[in-house]
Amino acid sequence: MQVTFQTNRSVFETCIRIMSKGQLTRENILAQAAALFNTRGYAGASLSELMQITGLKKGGIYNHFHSKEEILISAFEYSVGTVKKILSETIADEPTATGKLKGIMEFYRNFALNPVIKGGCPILNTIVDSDSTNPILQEKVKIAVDDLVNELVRIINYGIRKGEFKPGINSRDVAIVIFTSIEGGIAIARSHGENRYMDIMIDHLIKYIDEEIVA
Amino acid sequence: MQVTFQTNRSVFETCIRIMSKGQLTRENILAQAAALFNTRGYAGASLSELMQITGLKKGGIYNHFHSKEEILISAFEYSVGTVKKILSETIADEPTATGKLKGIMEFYRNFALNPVIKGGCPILNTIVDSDSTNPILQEKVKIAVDDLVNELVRIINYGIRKGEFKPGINSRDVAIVIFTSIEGGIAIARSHGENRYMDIMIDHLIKYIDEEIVA
DNA sequence: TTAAAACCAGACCAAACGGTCTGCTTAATT
DNA sequence: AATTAAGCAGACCGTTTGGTCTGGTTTTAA
Repeated sequence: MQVTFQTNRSVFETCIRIMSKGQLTRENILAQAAALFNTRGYAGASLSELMQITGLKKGGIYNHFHSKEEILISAFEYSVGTVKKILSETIADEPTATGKLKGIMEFYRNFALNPVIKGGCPILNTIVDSDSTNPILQEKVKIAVDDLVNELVRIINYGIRKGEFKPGINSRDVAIVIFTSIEGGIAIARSHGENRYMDIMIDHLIKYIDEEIVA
Repeated sequence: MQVTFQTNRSVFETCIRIMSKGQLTRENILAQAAALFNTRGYAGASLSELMQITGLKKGGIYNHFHSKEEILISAFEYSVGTVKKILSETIADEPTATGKLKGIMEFYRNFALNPVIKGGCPILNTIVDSDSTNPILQEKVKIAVDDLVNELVRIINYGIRKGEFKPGINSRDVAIVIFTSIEGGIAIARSHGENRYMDIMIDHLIKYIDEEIVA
């Protein structure tokens, strides 16, 4: 069996046997659309370009989705799911809360210029892109932010429970500071195309964790 | 003389006597376009909508600009100029470096949900919007970031010289941390439509300044 | 006041947009 | 192997896009 389109190999190989042809092309559309919307934005991305990069024609795409907006929503969920999956895999083996936090720091250190989804951070991009234009997506991105913040909260609470972190800290506030700083770092680093800015931000966060969070 | 279109009153009143009619409408186009592009993005904003909000027809707009992209570039410079002007006015009366820094903090505290230009921070939005799509604008936004960072650097260096701040700090790194954190805060606060997130970030920065920067 | 220049409305254009639908082809089911 | 269902190509549609140009109107300068 020959596969002409390109996609994430590992995902592909694990799915090839349990997915039908239709499900496979659907996944391919999502993978390409995720990158497309993440680089061009919703309005800036056209179906004709999606047709090009997927190798499909209109009929092929609209057989799986009803509208461009439906592709957008699904692609965003695909993007967030992919990022979250890789992120949790990255820190899964870290036994300590400190290790997990620093694992996240190192994950995001290269994220700005080498993002999981081409075009940058899908959350940041979607915040800006959907702002005042797409309430549905705005709700989705809100949930995505909360999910990642809550993940941080869980780690921090775990650290407090284990005695790694100071007992008095507000775990939610700390989580928000960390996540927000990372997103800002991604933005500025991408604006210059230099990872230097992200390094400064990540190093600052590590210092912050060591001095303010770790007991 | 009757003025049908709306714009910044103070700017308007200072300009009304020294500007010709053409220059006045040009300024009006820029003010409206700045808000429009800042909310919808370049691709998401159409000339027809710009025509509506300016009250002009195609001929009226294209008499002052040659293309949509030219409007975009000029509108971005208008936006950045306006923000920088108001920001510098805000901190002009602060005599100390600490006062200036904290003045900037308070300026940005309400900036996320009550931005100078409707739609959020034009720099952040343009970073995302122009990313991988508009090299010219990308260069402009780079300069805008550098300008604001350099402004912070000057203040910090001034603080060091005056003995307000610790002499050992890297003023550029500190400036980048501050600016980047603010931009991140704007993004996350806008994603939720709650200033709470910005408050957390600003309070964190103030604490950071007091503990790490102030001598 | 008059001539020149600037300003702007509005018709017009080709191209691209998102979306629909018919019918052929391929894959899945029995 | 046969039948059904799913997948997909490609023509087609109305609408909107950014952009041009002509001609009339209003400012501005002389």
